[in-house]
Amino acid sequence: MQRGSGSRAPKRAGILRISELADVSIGTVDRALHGRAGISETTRRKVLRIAKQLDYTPHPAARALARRRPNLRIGVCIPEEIHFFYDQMRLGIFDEARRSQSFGIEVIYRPVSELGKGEGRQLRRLLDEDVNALIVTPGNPKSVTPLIDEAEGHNTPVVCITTDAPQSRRSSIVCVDPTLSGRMAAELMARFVRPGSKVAVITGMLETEEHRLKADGFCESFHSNCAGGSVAAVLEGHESERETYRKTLRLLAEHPDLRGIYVSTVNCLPVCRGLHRRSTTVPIQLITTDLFPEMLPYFEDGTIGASIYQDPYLQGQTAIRLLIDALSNSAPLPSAFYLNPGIALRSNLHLFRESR
Amino acid sequence: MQRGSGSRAPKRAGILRISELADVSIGTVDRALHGRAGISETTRRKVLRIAKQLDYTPHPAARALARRRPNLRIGVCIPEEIHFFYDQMRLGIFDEARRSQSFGIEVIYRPVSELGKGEGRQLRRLLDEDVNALIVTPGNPKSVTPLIDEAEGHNTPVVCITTDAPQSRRSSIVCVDPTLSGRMAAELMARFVRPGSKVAVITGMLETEEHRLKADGFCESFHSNCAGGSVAAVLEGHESERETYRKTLRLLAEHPDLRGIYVSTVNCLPVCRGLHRRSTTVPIQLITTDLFPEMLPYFEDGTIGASIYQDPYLQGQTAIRLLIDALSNSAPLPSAFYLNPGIALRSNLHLFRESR
DNA sequence: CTGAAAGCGCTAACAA
DNA sequence: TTGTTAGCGCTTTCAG
Repeated sequence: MQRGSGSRAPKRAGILRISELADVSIGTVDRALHGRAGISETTRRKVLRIAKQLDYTPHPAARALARRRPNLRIGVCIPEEIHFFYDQMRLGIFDEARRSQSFGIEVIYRPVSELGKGEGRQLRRLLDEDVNALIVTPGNPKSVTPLIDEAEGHNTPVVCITTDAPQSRRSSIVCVDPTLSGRMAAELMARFVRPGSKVAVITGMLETEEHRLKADGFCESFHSNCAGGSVAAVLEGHESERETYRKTLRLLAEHPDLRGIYVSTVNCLPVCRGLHRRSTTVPIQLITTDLFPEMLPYFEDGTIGASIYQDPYLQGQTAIRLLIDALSNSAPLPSAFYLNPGIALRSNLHLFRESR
Repeated sequence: MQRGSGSRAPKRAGILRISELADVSIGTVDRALHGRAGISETTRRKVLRIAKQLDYTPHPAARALARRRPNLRIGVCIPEEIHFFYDQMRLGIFDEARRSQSFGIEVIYRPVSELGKGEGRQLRRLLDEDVNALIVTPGNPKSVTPLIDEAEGHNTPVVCITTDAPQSRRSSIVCVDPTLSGRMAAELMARFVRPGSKVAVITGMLETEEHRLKADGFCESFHSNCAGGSVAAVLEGHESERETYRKTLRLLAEHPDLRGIYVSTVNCLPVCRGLHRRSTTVPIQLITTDLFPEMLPYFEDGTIGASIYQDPYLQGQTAIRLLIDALSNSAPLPSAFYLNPGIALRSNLHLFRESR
């Protein structure tokens, strides 16, 4: 690939070369290389040994051309709701897969309507359709764990995306570390408010591990970053707009000296509305999570100071890339890939996919 | 690629199909498709018309297999210094090229030792080596413009990376918008300091367009984001550590009420040292640019609050991807690709490549 | 100016 | 258990 001053790329050995050295036919080499039936253990071992000596790598273009069916079938099971998030993830997956289409990458898309809803059935279908790899957003980790383990048992790597099934044998996870999201929000918040400030967290439900980790990360980091600062409350909005709105108003009433709010879920609109109702005195710094079109006006008017962006597009793209690199270039699958979350501000808003 | 419930991908037309419909041989189709010599204008037009009707796309895997020489030779001319920045860029370029190696992508690397130094000679060599595309970091836009134009004249797309040659006919530019960098720094700064605060900018030389744009973006945005705020000074450090250190000390002495500094170049270490010498009273918020290992301790101790990260790795990766998509998938080359800069904070530092 | 044919490295069907 | 062979879609030579 790289060429210094006129040097040629070293020609790689192919199956022909192997067959010559092993003194067998290319058909036999193929059988050995792919663990197909109809070959003696002795010759198989000989062939594999020689292939290793030659550091043989199959030529993907040739494979793609010779095979009729796709080289690699990647099953994808992700939710459709919440649209603004999973639409981007799907796009990232499909965009990246399309680039490799001619190399025989196929994605089989079996979504669930929302997180965890009927994922068992969809995963079952994917397994029965004999995919070579799986990308999945576990909703109910306990119930999908056996399916994931079954796949891994058949040597079908599973990469979890955004959410995890930590008890399972999944090969990899692509996500934003929730604790980190919380910490980043806290670090920014600590710079946004004065020392000794009182702030609050609004989350979904602390029962959900992700939500708990974000809140914990925030609290711990806020205390150590903001001298004399305190977290006055950690409220659960249960993803309900009404409940969140009501609780926001109560929070503001009970803590007139509140200086900042971190919303760790996607449910920030009721909080924005609550803040607007307030007759302005000292500004309250608001840090949110993710990005969707309805948030834009609140960036424009300064209500939202920053948002921790989990980049679903990049998550999808990354998951596919890891799998392709692993399965066709035999790179190792990292057991976890933690993305660096983006920070959306008013000034860079226009560069996020969501605002186009 | 996507497969709904069992539907098959529609088999694309190949040159054989075209040759049948045009009633010529596949050799002739090939000549027409690639503008090769030895074909009458009449048949060429006929073939092209049919190819268009069939919405013909060449099969990249087949091309890669049939051609002996690489499908695509991408010439790369970027600096070696500043290492921490351009090493990452080179890595991004080579990593991405390696993934596409089997597509027949080859990169020919002809670096310059530092920005602008001997780039004319290196570009000349690349052009003479008959590359199909060029990635270049112009140092002296005026002097490279004729070379870029020459390349574009031969239908060899040129993508500028990080720096631009705006007067040239280059097809595309991949960079971080300098004005945006300045604005983001200003927006953060305005949240970090209190209303009415006095801040300063330390840059390289305002003669350089990039530096001027960053400073302008910062000043304009700071004024509109920080009520009553003012930019007390815009200092030129001329990339000299000593000069910058000296000027920092003077700045601090002359403006005891200074509350923030934005360093818009890579030369932040002398500023950090200057801040350290100061007997601490009110903290000064420091926002820097880019990231390299020597900065890490200053993040740890809170001297640097945030850094606007231009992601050289991603820039390199993006440039290669754009070219591959354009030349082998015949996607359009965007005339500009503005990356969203990252924001490095203490909490997310460990996720940047530079700190590994 | 055009057609025929030999590969590129690999898979898969068929023969032995 | 193994070898042989016909492609995959395209490029490239060599004859006409």
